[in-house]
Amino acid sequence: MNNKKKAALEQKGWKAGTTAEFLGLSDEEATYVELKLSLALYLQKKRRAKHMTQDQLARLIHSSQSRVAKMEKSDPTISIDLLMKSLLALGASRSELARTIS
Amino acid sequence: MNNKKKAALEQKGWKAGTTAEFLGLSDEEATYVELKLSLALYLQKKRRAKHMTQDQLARLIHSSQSRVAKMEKSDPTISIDLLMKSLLALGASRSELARTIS
DNA sequence: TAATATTATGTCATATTTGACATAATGTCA
DNA sequence: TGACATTATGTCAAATATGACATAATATTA
Repeated sequence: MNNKKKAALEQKGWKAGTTAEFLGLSDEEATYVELKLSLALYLQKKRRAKHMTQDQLARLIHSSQSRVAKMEKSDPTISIDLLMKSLLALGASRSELARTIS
Repeated sequence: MNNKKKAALEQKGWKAGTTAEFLGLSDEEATYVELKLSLALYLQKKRRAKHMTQDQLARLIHSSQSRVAKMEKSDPTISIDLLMKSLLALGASRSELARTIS
């Protein structure tokens, strides 16, 4: 958000800020959440690039469609481990994971 | 392992190969294990660079010395999530994590 | 060497993550 | 529009990860 818009919102009584501020997250916590989100979005991108449904991916990784949906939504009950294992199952390389994280 | 040494071992009845072959891991599983190990080693490196004991790091991340030891040994009961959260607590950036993974 | 500090390993109760299921919501296409 | 495919959300029992503790092993230093 640019400063102009921020100032405008604050004029109206809103306290504009980052998502981290809003949720009361520390810097590390925010980084962790953002990092997980990047992996989640990349998983979806990679799945779609392969023209697979969530159900197909689920079978590939011996999981379920609902869990794949939660992965792509970066649900709090999803671990980075599961995201990475899923990406590896889709053929992602270490450098690919590294790029996604950076 | 080079081919010469491999041949020499096989001559003696050993079946030489990669760690993955030895443990019967698939490529993805092997990549996952190696990736985790990289994070584990980097955690130790970063802790030592800060002249901290495992106990001190444990307090920083609200864990225990034994768990830190297991992290650095890449124990199977350790998640990538815990390793990453710990590295972030030590001040690692996203690009630092990316470098470690690649 | 002995005393002390640090790290490693095994175990436990508790907390979190898991796959699975039901079903709601949304998208697609005739 | 309606039928069908796909994705989203809530919940559960089972599996796995967690911090904590005891204590063994190893390193460091007097």
